[in-house]
Amino acid sequence: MQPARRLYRRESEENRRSALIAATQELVAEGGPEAATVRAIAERAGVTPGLIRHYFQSKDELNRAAYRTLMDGMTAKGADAIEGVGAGPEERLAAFIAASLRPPVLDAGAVVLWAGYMHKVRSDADLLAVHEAGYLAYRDTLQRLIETLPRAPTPGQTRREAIACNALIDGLWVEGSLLPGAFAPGEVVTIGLVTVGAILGVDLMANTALLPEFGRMPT
Amino acid sequence: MQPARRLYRRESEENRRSALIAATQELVAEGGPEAATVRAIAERAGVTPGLIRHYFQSKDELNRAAYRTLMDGMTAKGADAIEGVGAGPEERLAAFIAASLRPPVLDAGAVVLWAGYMHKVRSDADLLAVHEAGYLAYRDTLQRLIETLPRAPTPGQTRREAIACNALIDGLWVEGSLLPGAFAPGEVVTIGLVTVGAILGVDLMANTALLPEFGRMPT
DNA sequence: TCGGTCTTTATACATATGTATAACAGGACC
DNA sequence: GGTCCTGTTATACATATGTATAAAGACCGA
Repeated sequence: MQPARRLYRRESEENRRSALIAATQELVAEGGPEAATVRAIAERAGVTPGLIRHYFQSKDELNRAAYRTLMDGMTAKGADAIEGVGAGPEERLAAFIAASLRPPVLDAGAVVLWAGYMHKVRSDADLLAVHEAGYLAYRDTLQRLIETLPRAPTPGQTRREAIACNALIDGLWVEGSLLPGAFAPGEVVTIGLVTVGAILGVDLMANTALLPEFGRMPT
Repeated sequence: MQPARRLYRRESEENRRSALIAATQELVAEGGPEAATVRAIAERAGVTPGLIRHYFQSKDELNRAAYRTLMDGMTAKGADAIEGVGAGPEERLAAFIAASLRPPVLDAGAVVLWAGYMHKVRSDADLLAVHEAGYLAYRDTLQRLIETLPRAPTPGQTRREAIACNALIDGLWVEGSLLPGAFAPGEVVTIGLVTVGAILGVDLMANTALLPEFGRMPT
């Protein structure tokens, strides 16, 4: 009697690719790049290792896809945050910032995943382009939100402000995710809003009652 | 005739340990954690692989030592920056910030090295403690510098400001290192100083003529 | 100059890793 | 129900990796 050959279902290419990408991301988030071996990825995705090379030319290509998906997802979440929010410029900016500084964006796994790909960003021109595009997309969204504020900026000012606000959010994102115990609940969001307000000379805390961290408005 | 056994010199324990740690850091900075194999580390340090386990109980222990050394070095560089600088509070703060935002601190290798250890920070309680200590040491230095400014802060204000300034500097450090082409020369330092100034309500650009980015004072 | 110590090298080993190739079988189509 | 395509598994392979152990030789003191 032979050892039974494993049963399986055929799946669409899209399903398989996204399952493999998700498995890769989970493993990198949990244990760093070295934990994402072809065998571990396959097991997590519920397939056998050979299938990886059916959908991706190499493990490196799978990693590139995983990084692209990560960056796309982060920018998409940012765009979602300003959908359906009231039209006030300060309100929209505050919603965008707050969304970047609380779960699911503020998440240790996401930070570790992002960090795990950092060296590949340096050595792989393809990934560097992805990184740069993602960074600039986020910064541009920020800059456009800043431009809608009722102010009269000097030339180049909004660019520098967008860079600064982006850096601030990045830094809070990393430390808030990695050391959640070092901050009070909602403190990271508060600091983000207050500080961006100080940088831009506006008050972003005026409508904080709309944000979950600060309770809800009485109806 | 036997293949000649390799000649060697005996070295002090301190020399060997630091050489192995430096080799580990270089390799992680260049190619990520997976590039730092025992064989590669040994070759870079000019020894044979077996010696690693003479000085470190395991590869993990070497990695821990490498991370500790990294964090210690970063905080030491910050402390150096405010040594021998004039006594003006704004001046000292500006020097501290500027030092964090230009080489050798602003360096892609340093960022990749730091990022390469991030997942170990999460999974290893020992490294988490090192990370937290390094983060808080830097932030405390910042907070103390902020407290020397001629202002009357409300309770908790300097803490929040220190967190914000730290996050800003971190973010600028990462993006400035990873995408040097995205910023004009000296722009990262300028944005750091202007923005921290806006956060704290002081002018840190008053003495910028002392900083190398902006040329030297006429004698 | 000669032992003795212990740093350093050399070798071995079990396992893990990415990749290549062939066999199998699910499911669509006639 | 039979046929064929190809998604999927199974197996093999060369190499890389961390670790363990023994042998060797560099340097110190006499």
